[in-house]
Parts: sequence; structure tokens; C-alpha cells
Amino acid sequence: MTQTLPPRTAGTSKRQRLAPDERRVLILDAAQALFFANGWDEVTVADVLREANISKGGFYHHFAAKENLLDAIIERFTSETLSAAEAARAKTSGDAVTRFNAFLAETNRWKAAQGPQMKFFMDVMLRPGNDILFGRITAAAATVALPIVMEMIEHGAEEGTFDVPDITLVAQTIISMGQARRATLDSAFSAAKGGDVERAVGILDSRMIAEAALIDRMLGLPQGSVIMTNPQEFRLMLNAIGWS
Amino acid sequence: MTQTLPPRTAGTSKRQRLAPDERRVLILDAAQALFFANGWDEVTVADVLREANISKGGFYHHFAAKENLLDAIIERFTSETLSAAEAARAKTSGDAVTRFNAFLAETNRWKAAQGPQMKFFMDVMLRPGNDILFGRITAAAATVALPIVMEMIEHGAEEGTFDVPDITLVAQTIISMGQARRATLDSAFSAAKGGDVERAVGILDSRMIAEAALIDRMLGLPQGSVIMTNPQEFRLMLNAIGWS
DNA sequence: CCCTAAATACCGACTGTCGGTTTGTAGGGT
DNA sequence: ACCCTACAAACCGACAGTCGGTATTTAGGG
Repeated sequence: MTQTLPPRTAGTSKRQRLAPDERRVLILDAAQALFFANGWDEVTVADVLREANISKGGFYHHFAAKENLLDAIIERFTSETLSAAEAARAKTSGDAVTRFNAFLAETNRWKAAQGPQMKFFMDVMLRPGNDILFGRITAAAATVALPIVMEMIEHGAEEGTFDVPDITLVAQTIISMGQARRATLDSAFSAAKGGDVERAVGILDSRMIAEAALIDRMLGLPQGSVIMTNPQEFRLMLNAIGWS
Repeated sequence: MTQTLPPRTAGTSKRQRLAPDERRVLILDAAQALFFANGWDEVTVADVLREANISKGGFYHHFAAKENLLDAIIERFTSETLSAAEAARAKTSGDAVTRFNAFLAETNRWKAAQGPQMKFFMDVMLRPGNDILFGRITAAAATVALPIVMEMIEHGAEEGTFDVPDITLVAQTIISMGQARRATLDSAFSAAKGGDVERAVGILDSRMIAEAALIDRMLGLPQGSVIMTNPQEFRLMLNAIGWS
């Protein structure tokens, strides 16, 4: 069965040796793009191979299974999220409320800075078949964010600024609120895409005000302590979307 | 390879004609048991066929695809949830707080009544590979529960009893809080299984108290208005688990 | 500095399995 | 008698993963 291979067929495929990390990144990028665009089980390993310009053997030299691609992609995201959150926390000083506000502002700034990527991300997450992907990503992100948020609340509680029934519960709830925001973001995005940027800003703004008010209550703070919203930034972000 | 099959092998497989609904239920039961036990993509259609004692053709006569099993299972769950919630709401009267409490008590009673089933459910949900299944089930359940909870809040707001920044947000948050409870439930269950029922009751009790306190705040109610906990019922439920 | 050998990045035909289709058949309803 | 529907069983294409083998790099003895 060992027929002599055609010596060196198409000009496209020149064998190319790379450092394992580089190759892994290349493959991951290709896979991530495909998965986001088409959903997890729509994309075959063969598709990834094509996109990443590598053979099946080469691929399976770096990844033991298709599932490992998921794990690796998620790990990338969580580490990004983690470093962003850590950076945000590092920038804070002052009393608990001030620090908390600074933290929120920083994370929101980060999200806004992702700009069009975020929009793309929204679309991606709503696609059927992507719920596995998205579910795992958000779960991992929550796991990463929880101790950070908890520590901030703990700090405020010790300081006497916050009055909280159950730190873990409140932290979890705040995080899940942020994650549930994606539905609102989505409707805002589509409004912006329809040209009605003001309406989009309004949607987002009122949502953020409501969230802030809820967090005030959860933390036992006087109304208006927590500030999440910055319409100006929203306007910028949504304008960017509107023109795509 | 085409060895002539033994003409009519085991006594197990006698052709049996059933009404479509009966057969569907049989298949669904088998599939659900397998999926819960082993995870979505671990279970093949062939496994389901074996468990349900039906041929491939028979199966695909009732279900167009494996995915449809998921849909059907989810639909069963959501309809159960819906009717339970509706029933709970129907039993309420009085002012908004009273009705809300009655609603909570009823849904919790329902969950407690599921008893061992709930325990099994917990285990199931934590299994890797079941996140798709569970994710979709909870999402569907949330969709079903949202309008009901919203209506109750709306009622309280109109009545002037509740003071809420954003009804949708608060309703969503309350529901997601209930869903996040499963982690707490899990640790309580394992404590009960370890014999320490009192500790388990304590875990659940404090969690429910905290949740109630948070809901109070979200709804703009004086502390202690919402009541979710009933240690006696917990004790019963957990005792039932402990002896399995 | 060269030459050899081990290590490893990479290749592509092949295979087992799984979801799904097609063709064939039993048997109750009319 | 016929037909219609629940079911059976052979069959198919596609896909994840494997395997024997090849190209390229690195290690180290002379």
C-alpha cells in the first residue's frame, strides 16, 4: 500500500516548521475565528486544518482532540479577563465605594475599548450552536472574577462602608447581572445599527442606571453611590458600530 | 461479512406496535436517562435505540434528529416548570408581599417535594458534558418564569408596595439568583450525605435568609418582608437524602 | 567544524463510528 | 382488498482520530 507519494505536489503546501507555540497560536486563531463564525459543531477539524494551513497529522501533534481547542480558547479568554480585572483593581485607591466605582469604570472602559470586537462577540454568542462555547467562557470568566469582586466587597464590609447579607451571594449576583446584560447590549446594538444611536444610548444608559441602583441596594449603600454609566462613552462605542 | 443473521434472535425483540405518543414517551424516557447519566455527546443514538428497544428506522420515524430529543426533553421540563409556577401563582391572594411570599413558598415546596429527584438532578448538572443540556434547560425555564415574576413585581409596583428601579432587571436577577443556588444546594447535599444534616440545614438556611434579604432590598421592601426559608422542610428533605 | 543520531514538527492515506437515509415489511383500520 | 403507519435492517456519507512515514532541527562525539 505504500505507493510513492507525488514528490511535491501543489505550490501552496510547502512544509514549514515552526516553534510549537507559534503553531499553536496559529491553529487557535484559525479555530476561534471559524467557531465564532459558524458554531462549534458546524466546524470540522478539516476546516480548521484548511484555515490554519496545516495537515491533520500536524494538527494532532499539537492538540490531542478537537475538544482541546475549546479548552485552549477558553483559557486564552479567561486569562485576558483576569489580567484586565486585576489591572482594573490595581488602579484603585480610596475608600471602598470609590475603589468599587473605579473598578467598574475600568472594566467598562476595557469592554468599550474592545469596540467592534464586542459587537462581533455579541453576534457570535447569539448564534445557535455557540451556547456551549459561550456558556463555558462566561462560566470561566465568572470563576475568575468572583474572588476579585468578593475581595472588594469584603474590604468594604470590614471598613463599614458596605452592609451586606452574604458576600458570596452578592458577588455572584452582581457578576451574573453583568452577564445578563448581553441581551440588553444586543438590542442596543441593533438599534444603533438601525441608525437610531440616541435610542441605543438611552437603552444602555437606563440599564446601567438600574444596575447601579440595584448594586447600591445590595451593598447597603445610599442611592447614587455606585456609578456605572457614562453615556458619552456609549455614544462613541455605538457610533463606531453604526458605521460598520 | 454479510453472514445471514439468526432469523429471529432473542426473545427480546418482538415487533411491537404502539401509539405514537406512547412510543415517543418511551424513547424520551430512555434518552433522558442516558443523557443525564452520561452526557449529551457521550450518548449515541444507538445507545438510545438499545435502551428504548427500538430500531433505527423506528426511532427516526418519531424524531427527525438527535437534536430533537434535546428539544423534546427541554419542552417537557419547561412545561412542568410552567405549570408548577402557574399553580403557585394561582394560589396567591392578598397584597403584593403576601402573594410573593406565597409564590416563593409554593415553588420551594414543589422543589422540596421532588426530593431525591432533585438530588439526582444536582449530580446530573455537575457532570461535564451536561452543560449544554443543563444550560438550555435553565435558559428555557428562565424564559418561562420571567413573565410570571415580572407580573408579580409589576403588581407590587402599581400597588405602591414595591419600589423597583427596573422591573425586568430585578426579575431577571431574582431568577438567576435562584439558579445560582444550585452550587449551594450541592454543598448542602454533600454535607447531608456525609451525615452532618445539621450543617447542611445551616448552609441552606443561611443562604435562603441571605437571598430573602437581597430580594427585600431589590424590591425596596423593609428588611424581613420576604420570607423564603423553612428549616423544617429543609431538614426533612435533607434527611431523605442522607439515607439513600 | 563536521558528521551522525536522536528528537520532533509535520504529512496524508486510512479506519471506525456515528448521525441520518432508503428500502422493505408487518399488521391493524376501513 | 386495500392502504396507511409503525417499525425493521441494510446502507451511506462525513467526520474525528490513527498510523506509518518524511523533513528539519538539535545534541554531542570525533
